[in-house]
Amino acid sequence: MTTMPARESGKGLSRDAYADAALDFIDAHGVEPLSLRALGNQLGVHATAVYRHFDSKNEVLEAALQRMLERENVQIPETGTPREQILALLRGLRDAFRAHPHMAIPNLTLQDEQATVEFVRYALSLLEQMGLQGDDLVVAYQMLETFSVGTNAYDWGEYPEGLEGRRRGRRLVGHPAMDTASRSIETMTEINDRAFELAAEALLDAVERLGGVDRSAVGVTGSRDRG
Amino acid sequence: MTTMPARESGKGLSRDAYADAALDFIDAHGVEPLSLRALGNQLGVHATAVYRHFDSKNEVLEAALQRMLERENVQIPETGTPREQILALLRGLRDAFRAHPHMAIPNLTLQDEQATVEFVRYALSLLEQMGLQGDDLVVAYQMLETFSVGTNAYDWGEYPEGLEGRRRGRRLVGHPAMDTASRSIETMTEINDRAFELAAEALLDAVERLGGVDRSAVGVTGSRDRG
DNA sequence: ACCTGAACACCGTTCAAGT
DNA sequence: ACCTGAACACCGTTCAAGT
Repeated sequence: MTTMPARESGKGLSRDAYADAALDFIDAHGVEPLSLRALGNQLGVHATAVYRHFDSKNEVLEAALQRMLERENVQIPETGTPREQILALLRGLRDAFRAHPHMAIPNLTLQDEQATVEFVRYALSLLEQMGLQGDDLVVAYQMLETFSVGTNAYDWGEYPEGLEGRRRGRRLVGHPAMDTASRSIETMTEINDRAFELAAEALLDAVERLGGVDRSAVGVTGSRDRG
Repeated sequence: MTTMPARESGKGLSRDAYADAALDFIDAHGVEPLSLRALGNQLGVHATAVYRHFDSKNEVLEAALQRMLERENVQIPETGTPREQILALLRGLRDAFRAHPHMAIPNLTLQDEQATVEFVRYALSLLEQMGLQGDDLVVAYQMLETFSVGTNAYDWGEYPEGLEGRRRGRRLVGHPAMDTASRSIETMTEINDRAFELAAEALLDAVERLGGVDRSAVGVTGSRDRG
């Protein structure tokens, strides 16, 4: 089950062994069924052994999310225009959750503060290259973060039961366009993907406008940190 | 505690009495601390009495969400342009969750299928008035629904602990604009509100473009259901 | 019709004890 | 250093019994 080579005895486990096992379990059965007893059982270890490595169940979940981002190679690409780089990141995150829909849990933060800080700094530098500064810079960042987290939580959360429930609801509306779009989970996902693309471009348009106004109006075309 | 007049004995309770009590409890203490034992205790009734009115705890939560929307008078206004009506609805929903942040639970659907169907139909008719049809209509609807649910879940979810956690994270970034924006929960909320407004307008711009293209290209300027 | 009381099968977490 | 085993204080839910 785990990607990391498990010790044959199941003893002497590392932090990552628990995180990987949690990720595998959640992929297979969902977040809710994951109990520390079930996790211990999967690793051939007592339920409370996990406390030697983590302070709480939530920490295990945070570590599992981190493992997912690592496994799916989610990162900001280093080539392309700032806009292209941001769009690629948003798509990368979306595809990571597409592969691990049960991990789309809102309000699950990462433990690694340093990595998070570096990520945010790089994202801010891209937005600065698009001409944003001051409160506008933070507003633009917040808008994109909320969009990414929100759309992943709603599109993938409790997948596929959540989406199937919405599908059945759509069929009750009795509108021809809704009927066509809600034929299957696959057509629902297609609509979600198109909505994601449309929204991402629209938000990036708004970011560009917000950055562009300042630059043409005040004549600041990148006098600050461009490199 | 409850808005509805509670019977003095605490017995012979209605469905709404449970829903109201759940909403009050969640407003006061959050979703997680709400147990059926705590709910029964608040109503002066045994923990399992709730099962005479609801099939599961989740149904109680759905009913509490419904009571919230009723109490906060969330509805689509009937005056203004379609765009204005949609924007007013998005703001109304946001303000309802602002008043009941602990209720911002993703993937919590409503029980009342008929009301939901009517709501979606009316929303669709507004989008049709903006020139949308076919898959584009559904994509536009989906984009706005995802935005609304996602932004409420992320902005208000586990408020204020969630936002406070993000605030501390922002302060670690060490960027002057972030420092200014993350001075307090209030400044964080201000940024969130501005991000919401910017995103809502950007998405509605995209919807307008998506509807407008068809109309000018095919020459359909509202030959269908405009009234 | 509505509520009680006991019980079932679980939880996360703590802590002394083992090796 | 890492895991076990028992225990604590909870859960949601079922079901027979009360009135």
